[in-house]
Amino acid sequence: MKTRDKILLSSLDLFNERGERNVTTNHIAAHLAISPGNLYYHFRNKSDIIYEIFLEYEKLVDFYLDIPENRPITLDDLTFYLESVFDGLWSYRFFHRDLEYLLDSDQRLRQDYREFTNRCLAAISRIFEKLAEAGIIEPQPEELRSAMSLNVWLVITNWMAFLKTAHASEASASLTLTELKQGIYQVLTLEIPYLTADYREQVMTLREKYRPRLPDAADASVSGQGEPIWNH
Amino acid sequence: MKTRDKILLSSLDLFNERGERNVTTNHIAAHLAISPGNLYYHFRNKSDIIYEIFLEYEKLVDFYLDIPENRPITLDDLTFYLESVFDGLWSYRFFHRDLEYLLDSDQRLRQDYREFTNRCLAAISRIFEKLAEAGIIEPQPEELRSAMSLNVWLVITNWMAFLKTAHASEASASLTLTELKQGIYQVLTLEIPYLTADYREQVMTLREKYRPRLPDAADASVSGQGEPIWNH
DNA sequence: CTATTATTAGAGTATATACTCTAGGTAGTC
DNA sequence: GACTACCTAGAGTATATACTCTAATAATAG
Repeated sequence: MKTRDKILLSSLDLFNERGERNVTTNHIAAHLAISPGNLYYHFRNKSDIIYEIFLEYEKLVDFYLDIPENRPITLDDLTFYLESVFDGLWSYRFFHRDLEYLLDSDQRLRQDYREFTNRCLAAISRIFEKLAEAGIIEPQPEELRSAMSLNVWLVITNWMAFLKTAHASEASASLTLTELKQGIYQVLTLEIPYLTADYREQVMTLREKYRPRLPDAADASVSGQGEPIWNH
Repeated sequence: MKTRDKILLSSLDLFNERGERNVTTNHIAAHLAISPGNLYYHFRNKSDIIYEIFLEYEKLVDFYLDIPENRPITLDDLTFYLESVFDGLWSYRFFHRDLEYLLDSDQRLRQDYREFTNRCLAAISRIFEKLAEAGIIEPQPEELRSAMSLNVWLVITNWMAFLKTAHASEASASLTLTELKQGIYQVLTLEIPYLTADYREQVMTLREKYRPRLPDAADASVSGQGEPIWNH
């Protein structure tokens, strides 16, 4: 693999594991056993590395959220969208963690992210529209659909942060993809009241699959609070 | 005012304005025109300053979210809760921005914040319960109420971050308390489907008050995307 | 007034961080 | 073999950051 690509991969790994703030360019070089000079031959600065990683992330999510317009949407589609989005979120989880700082440090990124957000919101809104067309949820006026889409976006993009803060220890190793996907449970919670009678049972069954399990004993014992209120 | 209190106040101001990451202890001292030695006489380290600020924040929100148990809840109560919580969020807005890093740097804070979150979630859930008792929303099973409360929490605590990322420039001055309170619109959106016929109109009117205004021209023109999708 | 305690200034330090610079190697091409 | 474009090492640097240390000054108590 090209050095340049190795830098991007290692950076992503380190950022995800330790947080962008705790990973320096020297760390990245050391981790790859290359010299700092080498790293800076391939990237002008740290921001450039982050920006390129964002472009990958953006590409991935745009790919996932490409809504087929030639056929009705199905529940399987919905499951796929949710699973995929959370997969993406997991793979690039460092990004939302330090988002504000990153956007403040790079105007390109701010601009691109803003447009990215708008595309995602449009996609979510379109999914709601097609779910209504398919008779899975009741149709809603444009205004409500927009506000709902925004709430879905807020829940999705911040579920990870919530999980991390709800954990008793900082060990990010303790956070799993499975836990992350409990966010799907939360998203489907938003849709419950709008489900049609025809599909209510099916969606509720789907949702049940992502229901949070009780935390393991180690976690609960550290907290001193017993099981967390939300995990019920 | 005591130097110690001045340090806490200035720190909060600077953190809110520039982000904790961009504010050093030397900055704080310089801003107060005191020596670094003086600052470190009053606080062992930066974490201690942040921790004390958190305790204030916690106290404020706990005060706001004290649910009176001797009388039914009213729509005015709900308005007060929402307004207050967003006021608190505004006054300590630096906190949620760098939350993950802060919790990783201070175990006390992690533990306290975890318990704080659980108290807030319990309060939100209790508010839902009392809203149902008062006939404002339909009663919901415990399980759904928990999941809804968590969604409300996610929307509330991350509305600010969303606004900041949705803005075209990093100037935090451009973010106002009024905009922040559009978060109330989003929270009320979550409750719409559960409103009783008796109160639906009233709550919808309340919600309308917080509806986002169109962004000013300067903002829209920078984006190059026209008005944002969510702002409709 | 004196002794003690609380507060402050300000110079200083160890460490980290993002990034640079020079010199040298390597791979492909004619 | 020589030219060229690409790649790499590694020492080095300017700046920042959290924090320390000493000595001096104010406040307070007896």
